[in-house]
Amino acid sequence: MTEHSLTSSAPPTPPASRTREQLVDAAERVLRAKGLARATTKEIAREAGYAEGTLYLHFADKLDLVRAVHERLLPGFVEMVSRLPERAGTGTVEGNLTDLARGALGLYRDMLPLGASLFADPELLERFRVMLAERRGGPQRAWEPVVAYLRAEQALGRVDSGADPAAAALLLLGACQQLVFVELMTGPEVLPFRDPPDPAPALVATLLAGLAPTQPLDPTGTEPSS
Amino acid sequence: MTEHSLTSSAPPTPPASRTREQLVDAAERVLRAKGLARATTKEIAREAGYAEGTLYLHFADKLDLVRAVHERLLPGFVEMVSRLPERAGTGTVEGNLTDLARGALGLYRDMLPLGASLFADPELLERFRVMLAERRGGPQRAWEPVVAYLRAEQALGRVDSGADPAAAALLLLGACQQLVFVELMTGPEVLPFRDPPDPAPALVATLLAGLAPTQPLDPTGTEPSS
Amino acid sequence: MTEHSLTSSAPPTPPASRTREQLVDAAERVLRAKGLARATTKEIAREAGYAEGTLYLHFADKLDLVRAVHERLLPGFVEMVSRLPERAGTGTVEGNLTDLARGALGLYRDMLPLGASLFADPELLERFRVMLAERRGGPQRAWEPVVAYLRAEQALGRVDSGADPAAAALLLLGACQQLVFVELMTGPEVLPFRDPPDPAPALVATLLAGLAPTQPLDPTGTEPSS
Amino acid sequence: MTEHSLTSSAPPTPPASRTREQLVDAAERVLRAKGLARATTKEIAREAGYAEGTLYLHFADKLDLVRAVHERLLPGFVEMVSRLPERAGTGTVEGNLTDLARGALGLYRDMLPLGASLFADPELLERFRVMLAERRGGPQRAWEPVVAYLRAEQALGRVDSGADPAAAALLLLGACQQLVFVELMTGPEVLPFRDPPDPAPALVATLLAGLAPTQPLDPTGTEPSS
DNA sequence: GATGAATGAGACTTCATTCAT
DNA sequence: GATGAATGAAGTCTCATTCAT
Repeated sequence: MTEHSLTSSAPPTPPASRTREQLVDAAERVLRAKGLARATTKEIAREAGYAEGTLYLHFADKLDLVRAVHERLLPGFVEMVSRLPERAGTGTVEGNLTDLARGALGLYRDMLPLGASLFADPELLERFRVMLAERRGGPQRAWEPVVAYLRAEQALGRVDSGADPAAAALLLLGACQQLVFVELMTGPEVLPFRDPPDPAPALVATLLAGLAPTQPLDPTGTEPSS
Repeated sequence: MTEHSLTSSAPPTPPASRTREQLVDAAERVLRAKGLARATTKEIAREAGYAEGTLYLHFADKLDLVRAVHERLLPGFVEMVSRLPERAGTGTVEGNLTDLARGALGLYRDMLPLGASLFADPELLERFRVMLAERRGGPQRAWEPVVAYLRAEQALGRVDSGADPAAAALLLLGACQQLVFVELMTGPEVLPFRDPPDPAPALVATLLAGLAPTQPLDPTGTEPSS
Repeated sequence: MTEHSLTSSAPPTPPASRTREQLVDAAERVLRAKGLARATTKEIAREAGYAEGTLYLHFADKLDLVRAVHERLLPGFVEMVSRLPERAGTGTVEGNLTDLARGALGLYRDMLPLGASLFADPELLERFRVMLAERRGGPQRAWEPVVAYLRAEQALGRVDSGADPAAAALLLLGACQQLVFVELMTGPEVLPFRDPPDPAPALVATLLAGLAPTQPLDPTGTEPSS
Repeated sequence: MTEHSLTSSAPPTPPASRTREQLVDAAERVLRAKGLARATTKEIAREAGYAEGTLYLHFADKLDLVRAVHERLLPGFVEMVSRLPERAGTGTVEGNLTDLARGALGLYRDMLPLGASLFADPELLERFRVMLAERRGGPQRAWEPVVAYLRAEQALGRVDSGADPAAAALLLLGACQQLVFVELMTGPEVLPFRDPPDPAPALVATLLAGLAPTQPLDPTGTEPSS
């Protein structure tokens, strides 16, 4: 009973202790700074202010610690978009989605390096998958508030009732993720989407308007339906 | 006559030898199988059928070999979409973009694990960046043929002249990449977009129609559902 | 009481631990037995009774360990001659210098193989130089007690007041070092100075008498032969 | 008959070829530049302008090549002092010995790094010894001309007839060698004997005059002979 | 719980040497 | 004689993990 619960919702599996949290904190800092391949237990322990052996009192092994870092990242990831549905009917759809896109860009810039690192180690990725399955978490949860928001706007008539909210969410968040992915790979100076420096409005405008011509000027090569 | 030409297009920087190619082949296989973190020079050399030391006759170090693997991936990556522009005016826009999306999904399934691994090692990522800068390559090149295609369709009137081709390319390819990213992270059984199992049509339809209510016409060569 | 003091004089720079000392001991043994070129970290660790990795807890790298071996040699080197000055005025000058020469011969036989090895690796030699500069040590320190002794004898009138003590020290110690150098290179059986087997008296006698003809007196505390 | 003989006296054992000489040249350059520990066959071959394999057509192994370098050094080493005896009776003894000392200093500066390196590898040293035994060469040969010179001067009455020429030679050459040894180890800036920058005159003067007092002013502790 | 010295397997890398051309 | 790609043993060094204190 000494280590009761630091947060309102007690995490079920690992007995969250102060030391444990400090180690996860330190691990996250080192992972961000050095990358998965160059993060050593020695440096993580030093960064946390503990001896190397202490790490193994709280985690089964290094991968368990790395997994814990990613586990802790999940809530923050989803939370960012979780307040979106309640904005349905307020402001403009375009404004709300632009805010979403901007938030997503920031989120991906922050998380993608850590998340992508998982692919370097299949065993780590597998452990991560197991954890996701148990937690019913995972990056796909970020789509859900967006879908909910779009459904609400459809009910309000501000989004076309024939639109596919899931596809739309994937288009918008996917664009943000890819932009960050490429930006991180090449450096921002190589990218298009630099004037304007904020790509969010163009993405949202394009998603809202669609590509289909609004003027039936030249429907060549296509057969009119009726 | 002695130094005629082993391949049609002379490889620019490294004097591509048979051994070198075999080592890169082997490295790619091992990287796919074991992941960057668990791929060892010993196993790569064995997989290639050479002694470990041979590896260092052809590559400065392990990272140089890994970089060479990624270098060789780039052309295939861009080539996939490079024949898209010439399809402008043929078939339907929807069909062409759906083919693109399907191809992109396959491509990302194939490349994302390798590409994402780069984030595990900042030094490797930096070397990769340098190589991209020299080659003027990089994943952003995949957007270009899509943009070119959309511009051509705009000229033909099959895509709205007010649309932003760059944003559209990013939305569609980004959606494909994110879908694969999540799929690889969580396993396909957790995903939405499983019925229908092919997410491409929904993405394309949504991109074409847009989210804004009351679309005036549908000149995209598709039949309105109602 | 825990950290009392393992030795009378606290070692300055590295926190001399028991393990560290054992490793330096073992390294010195292996260096003497195998030579710098054939001394491996594996064998040194085994000789010390530790795992190979342990070596790197105490030394930055192999050269650092080798440097530590040489560092530890320095005090013994200088100490040998350091008690010479207090013998000024006692015994005979010739006897004192002969004792010095005999001691130097033994010292060089012991140290020259290790010391000369430094020249095989410029990087090691450079590190050794840095250490010498910090310690204000080095082989030239061996001259100082000899010079001090000769000065004292000059003051006592037992050595010519016009003589150059520094030159004399260099002549005598240099002769001893070169004799050992050649002896180690060729094996003792090739050398002159084998009858008598002790070269010290001849060197000292020659140094005292000088080469110039018609020595006026012989106040060296030795009895003229005739 | 093509490769007749580049020097008047054909070296008996190894069939001196142009390539062989070039390899030995290159090896010497690399040994001087990198040291024994860091001289590789690859670099030596490249320096000589040959392929690595060529080296093994001319030498049994790397040590054989290194030994050949040292073998070729020997004549030059002895030659330096070999013309000394014929100077007996010319100039002054002091001048002749000063010239000798200056020459020896230069010689040791040039050769000591290479010669001392031999101690790093006992096997190499042993091969060198075998070679010396066959050639009746070795550094001790440098004493011989000096001894011969001093004997000649003794006959001429310019050197005391009671002096020991062998001891004198060792004193003078040993001083020069040790000075260089220390200079190379510590860097010249740490040394005494820097003003005057030429230590030869002081060494020679001291050797000629001896340390024994010429004025029987204060023969304390010594018994006057007569 | 915390420590940190010790471990030892195994990683990357070097390099003297060989041999088919 | 010359080549240089290939070898593979051996080297140095790293680092996740353990355990006696």
